[in-house]
Amino acid sequence: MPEGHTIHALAARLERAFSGRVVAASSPQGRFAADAARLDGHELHGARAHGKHLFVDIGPATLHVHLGLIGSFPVRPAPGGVVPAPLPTVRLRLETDAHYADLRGPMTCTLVDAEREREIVGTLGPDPLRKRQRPERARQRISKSRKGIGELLMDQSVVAGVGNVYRCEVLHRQAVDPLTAGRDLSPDAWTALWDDLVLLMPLGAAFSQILTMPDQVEAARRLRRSGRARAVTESLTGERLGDHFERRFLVYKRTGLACPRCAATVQDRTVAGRTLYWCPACQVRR
DNA sequence: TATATATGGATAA
DNA sequence: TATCCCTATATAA
Repeated sequence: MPEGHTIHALAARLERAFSGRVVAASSPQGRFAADAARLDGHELHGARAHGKHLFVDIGPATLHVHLGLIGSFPVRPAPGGVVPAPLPTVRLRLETDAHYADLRGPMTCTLVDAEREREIVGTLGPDPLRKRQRPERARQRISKSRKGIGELLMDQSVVAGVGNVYRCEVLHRQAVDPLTAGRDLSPDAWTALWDDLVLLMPLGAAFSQILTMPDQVEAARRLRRSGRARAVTESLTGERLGDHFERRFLVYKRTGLACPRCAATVQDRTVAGRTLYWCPACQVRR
């Protein structure tokens, strides 16, 4: 389930559970055993996300994780130090007497130095979930491209952290035709897309759920502003606690159903190797 | 039991 | 564009 919001929420959860603490590290699955041994028994200093990349400082090393399409890294409480035996697929388990976190199915899990981290971050476009970003840099890239905006939004060197759901949904929210060539997209349309991502993605991180339906976005914003939002956490068994919303989208996975704005039929088509969903009637060149 | 699919991305061709 | 990697889950057979 990982788009950028998932990774930013994960970094925050890792910090809350482990920052300033000595962690035990192991690799039940075995493929990360030698590196896990280097982390084992060291203090975790911090964690940060850049787009879909996660970096965790443990002792003298930095752990670099990319969850890919199917990875997960749940952080759970371990009251009294009681933790379940890891599934055999767990690449890396981090553990204290209060929490444990199991990394499964990552696309990338390696130790990196500061130089390599800078290299990786250097390949990424602006990230709507980070402060002091320069969306203008993305607009420059987009304005020179003949590729469609639906394809460009999936390019992490253009914008970092957007995945297939946010791409489909933000294009629908801003009524932009995904097939519009980057060079034909107006600066105003790009600004609207960026600003919407800056609104939506932090809500996704806060509620551990992609929220794009206008009523849900409004409700989530009110909850946050009121300060009464209950953070989403997982129990020992993985049960989801805290505020969450019914799973609903504007166009994502809604092929053949009515567009919620104009009632035309939602279409799909493969763009950038993934299934793009959009309304061919009300999403237009802007 | 087998197959398809998934909120990703690298690499081969 | 096709293939591969990584894992879990839903659906088909």
